[in-house]
Amino acid sequence: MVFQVRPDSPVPIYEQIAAQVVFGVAAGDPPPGSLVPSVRELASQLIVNPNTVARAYQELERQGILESRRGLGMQVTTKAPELCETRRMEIIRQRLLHAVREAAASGLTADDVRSLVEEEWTRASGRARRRGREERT
Amino acid sequence: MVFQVRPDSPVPIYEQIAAQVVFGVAAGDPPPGSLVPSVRELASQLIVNPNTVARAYQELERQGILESRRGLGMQVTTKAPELCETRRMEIIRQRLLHAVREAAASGLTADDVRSLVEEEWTRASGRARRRGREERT
Amino acid sequence: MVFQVRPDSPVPIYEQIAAQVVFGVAAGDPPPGSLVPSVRELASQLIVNPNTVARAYQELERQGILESRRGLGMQVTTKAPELCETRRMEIIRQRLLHAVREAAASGLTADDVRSLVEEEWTRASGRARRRGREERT
Amino acid sequence: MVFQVRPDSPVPIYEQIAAQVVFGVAAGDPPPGSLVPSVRELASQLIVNPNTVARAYQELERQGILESRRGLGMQVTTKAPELCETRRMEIIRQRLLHAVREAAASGLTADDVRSLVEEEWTRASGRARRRGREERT
DNA sequence: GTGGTCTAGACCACG
DNA sequence: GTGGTCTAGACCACC
Repeated sequence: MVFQVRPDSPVPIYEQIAAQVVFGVAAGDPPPGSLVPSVRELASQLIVNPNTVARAYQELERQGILESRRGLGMQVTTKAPELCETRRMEIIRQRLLHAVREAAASGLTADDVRSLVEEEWTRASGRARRRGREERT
Repeated sequence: MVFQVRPDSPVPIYEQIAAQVVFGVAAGDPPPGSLVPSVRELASQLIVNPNTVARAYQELERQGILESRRGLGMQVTTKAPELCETRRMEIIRQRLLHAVREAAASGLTADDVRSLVEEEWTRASGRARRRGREERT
Repeated sequence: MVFQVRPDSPVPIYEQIAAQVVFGVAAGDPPPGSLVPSVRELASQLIVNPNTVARAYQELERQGILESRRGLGMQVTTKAPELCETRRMEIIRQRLLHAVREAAASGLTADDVRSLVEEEWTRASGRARRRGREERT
Repeated sequence: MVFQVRPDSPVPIYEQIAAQVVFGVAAGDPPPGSLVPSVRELASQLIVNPNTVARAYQELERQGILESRRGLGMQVTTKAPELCETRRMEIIRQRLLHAVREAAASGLTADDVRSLVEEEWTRASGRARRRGREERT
């Protein structure tokens, strides 16, 4: 599981972190019953305040995706995969909806938008794939 | 020129307003030399504080898209259309990039994303077209 | 008497106009008893709202430099030259004081300031002289 | 770093504050990487509204002189000193230009202006020097 | 604690 | 009527 936050995004960092946990769980990593990285570990990895990570986890706990195991850490629940698959689609759909809606309002044509999406997808997925490879190394 | 803000969006309202002015000018409405709606008028129309609109206009003035005419209002500059076409692409590209990047990170496939985009585009552009028609009525 | 306003100056336009009348009267043009340009004439010459000129004149009337002659216009008073010489020094001193004070606070040296003053003086007085010549033509 | 604003100046307070930060950075205090006084702190020190200080800082951020560090404060950028030396000269030159131009238009002679400048410089720099000494105490 | 955004409402300069 | 500046004070995201 690799995390990455964009401080310049309008999306709050704790939401970015929460979304990435959701994406990971939806993809089967980490699996139910396993522990997510500790607040301090993830915070130091992302160079982010521990409170920010804690808030992301707290949010996920509220959604039934994580549960706190005293003295152990935060554990992925058994129903998490199902919840996360749903959440993932909701999140992505929501983000794309906002972006596409704005593109539509901007006067661009459907083709403009399609080609922009293809272009950015190539960039973004290329990067994601490379990251994935490095990670497995 | 029809404006619409989403107070629940993570994007600041003043940026939403500024973006919509950019989109409008890029589409030729309002044309160079004309006045944008007054701060107070637009504020009351959007049910938003005048300062919020003023901040959007101030941002656009800084970018050379508007200029303040003492006692008259804010005027679209002659070079605004050119600037706005560029800005429009930057804004949309940026938004799509964020959304698509997140979609890529989420583990969705290219086809998932494409079909989501098509679906949301149909919804969004349909709405935009209807709004346009109503406006012309 | 030639007027010139700088809309980009932080000094309000009506004060700029009033100051220029003061400078003119202090230099003997227009002389006591003569009429200053009408509000409308000066306003159209400066491409400025008549109210703005009216306010400048009203300010000067309050200071005893102009007096309103019904149906004629605004007349330079007999004591105006004396008042204007004093006002002129006050105005210039005040402006220079502000500028020099800021220069002192900025950490520039006395020589930096002197050379800046000489440079700007050459530019400004050169332009003023040229304007004077053109005017006499 | 000592700040001082003149509420009666025609120059907006937020510009006065921004200019003083520029002067300070140009003089090496505060150095790159350090934090400027917090918005609230400076506001209470200057007996000014926090928004006014925030606007000054925002202006400087736009110019690349400061950058916001989430939850920490506003940090002087590495390229700030260079930018500030340039900005300092621009600001002072601009102010002196306005004042000198007006002096030239007023009919004063070069010597009048020079002696006024010397006089005001002595006053202003004397005061600045005294303030500096007190500050170091 | 930090800055960022927004609201509400004042006064000023200008048309 | 217009925008520009300033004040006062709210809530949010983050440290």
